[in-house]
Amino acid sequence: MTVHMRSVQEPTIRDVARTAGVSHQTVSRVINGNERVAEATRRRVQAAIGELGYRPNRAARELAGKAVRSLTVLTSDTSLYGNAAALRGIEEAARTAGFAVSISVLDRHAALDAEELRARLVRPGEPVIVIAFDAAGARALELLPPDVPVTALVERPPGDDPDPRHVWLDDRLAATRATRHLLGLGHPTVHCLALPSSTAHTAQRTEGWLDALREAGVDAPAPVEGGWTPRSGYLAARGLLEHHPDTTAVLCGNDDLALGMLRAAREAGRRVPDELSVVGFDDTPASAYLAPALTTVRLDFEGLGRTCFGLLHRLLDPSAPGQEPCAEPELIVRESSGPGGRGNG
Amino acid sequence: MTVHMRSVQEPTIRDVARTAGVSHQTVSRVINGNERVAEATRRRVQAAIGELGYRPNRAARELAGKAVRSLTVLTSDTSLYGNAAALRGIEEAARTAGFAVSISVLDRHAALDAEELRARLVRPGEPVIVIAFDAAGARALELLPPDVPVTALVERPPGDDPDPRHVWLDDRLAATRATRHLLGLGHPTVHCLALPSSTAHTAQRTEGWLDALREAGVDAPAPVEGGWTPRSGYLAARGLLEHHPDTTAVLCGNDDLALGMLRAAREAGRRVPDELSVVGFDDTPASAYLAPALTTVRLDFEGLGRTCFGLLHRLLDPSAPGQEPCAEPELIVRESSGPGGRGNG
DNA sequence: GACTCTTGTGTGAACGGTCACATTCAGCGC
DNA sequence: GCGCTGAATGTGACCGTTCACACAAGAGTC
Repeated sequence: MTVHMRSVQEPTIRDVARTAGVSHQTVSRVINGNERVAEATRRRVQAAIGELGYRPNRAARELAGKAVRSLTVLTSDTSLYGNAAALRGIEEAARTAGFAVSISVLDRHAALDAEELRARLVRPGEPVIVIAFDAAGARALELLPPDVPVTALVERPPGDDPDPRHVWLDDRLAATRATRHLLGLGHPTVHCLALPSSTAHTAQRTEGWLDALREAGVDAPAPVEGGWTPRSGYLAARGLLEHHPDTTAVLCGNDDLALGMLRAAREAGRRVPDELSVVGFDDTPASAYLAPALTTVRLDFEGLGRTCFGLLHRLLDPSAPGQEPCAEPELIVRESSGPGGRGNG
Repeated sequence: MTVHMRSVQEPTIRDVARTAGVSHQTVSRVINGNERVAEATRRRVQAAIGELGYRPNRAARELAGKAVRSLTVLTSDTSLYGNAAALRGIEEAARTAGFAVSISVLDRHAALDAEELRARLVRPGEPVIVIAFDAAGARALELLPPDVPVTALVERPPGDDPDPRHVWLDDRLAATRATRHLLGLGHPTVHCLALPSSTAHTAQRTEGWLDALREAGVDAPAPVEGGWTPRSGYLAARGLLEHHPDTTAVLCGNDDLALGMLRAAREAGRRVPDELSVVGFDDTPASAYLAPALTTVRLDFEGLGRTCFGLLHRLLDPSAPGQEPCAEPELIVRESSGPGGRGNG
């Protein structure tokens, strides 16, 4: 019975070279793809690599100055659907391209400063993807030193001077469509249970809602601000129903807020969709099974994550392949929205 | 001709040494803590570090053989609540201890082989934490070479020969308690909508359910196997209700399955909890807001993640501090469970 | 045949830390 | 004075890779 002593000592490039009867540099050339190496030599080297089970040492490679294939994802809470789905998309695309993915979670409640970001969250020289759907992510993006290669998933496109390193979904248009859907069902107006904005500006989904109301010539009620969780949606929704008992339709910033809204409606004795229509955002895997099943906007977070990785990849290496575009937002009409308004009063 | 310019040339240990007027080795001693360095020297060095903004180079440190503070988490889908919460716990504890966290996502559908694991998912020498609640994780754990430092969050404790590198929540007891709760409400028996097991054995939650039925002297109906998502729960639940129209109580493997169960019940015209009691597992943030609010078992995945990191930390460095234990599973009774059984017929 | 050019391959010096060991210097007993 | 001790610091090799460059052999040109 032979024991694998190699577990202690991984084979090095020189071990491979010795086995193949070439110099270490020739092995390096084979590993790093197609420099000018004779076909026969290449095959011999590859055989030696296979035989020894050689894997290049990351640290040595990095130290020697080779652009190293790794990246760090900065995100707040990974248990939020959008963040988790985007992370999945990034991870998948990155691993396919041979990148290792590190993750640093931003505390949504603690104030982040540049020192902490530099010292603890981002490694020297490491490229970064920021999931900046919320304020914590947007702030991290702001604080990142200009020399760090970074791309980001953002909530809103920067207005006048679009940053080519940012990607986003057309939340605004999606919200407009969802609002039009509700207005089209006959609701005199649509209320809004909004996500916190990632910036000082109004959230994109809220903007899109306003667009639709303006377009229809309807006065916009004040949006009610929620958080990110069902709980925050529930609390905000109670306030909304109390102060505006005449509400017949609500556009919610995400499906979790919508869930809280549904519960608040039930407790207030408002039947959905007969007396109150509720529309969410994201199309989480749960949405179709809620009571009632949620009308919502399906967003391709996973595709956005892939796209964002592709952008970073091309930033680091302009010859990297392009990315397929991600899917358009799509309104999924289910049970939680229905006819309303004057005819129903 | 082209000059390879580092975007920003980071200061090295020798730059610091020059600034402080000492040797590079003395700087190294200061960085690595408690060797014998004169107080005055130490202060001078630290001032130089601060002044230059020096950060040790990870790659160089690793290459030189220093145990490096990083780990890789292997997990399947991060958008599942348990996985995401555990990941959060691991990340938090790890970052507090100065570890960088990488993540590799296992494809639940593709068969994993040892070669892929070695080549693409785990870096040489890198310690690993496996979130092995499902079969993909359990398989990865099995395939990991014995020399890799690894700890794991597992679904079931290994029976006779407990592996000290594994941590788990007492799912079995939790399931027993949840089942007792239902039996105590007067249900003649309790059905089970089970998660897929992570191993060839029966899932722990299913075992715990069986324990309670056995203890009560009740015949156990065949458990119905679901997947992990609301959709799979819904499909399985339809089958269950069709074949066992007399069902009055169902213990579901997680809250997402329970959500699917609730919908299937509604579609079948079975009122919850009046005609059918449903209990879930996990206490996701959504559970309290479902219609009806879900009776479920709260599990401390985040704490388990922290504990598991602590275990790995002590595996690498026996002097690392111990970890606080994680919270006990706790039954949260809400609206989806209620009196049932003979009296209700 | 001496000269380029091209192609394939080898050589040795980085990279930025840590390690093992060498050195210096003060305090001590005799 | 002498050696001995131990604390504080310095010296140089080494980790595994890539890079820049040198070199060897064959092909094409004059």
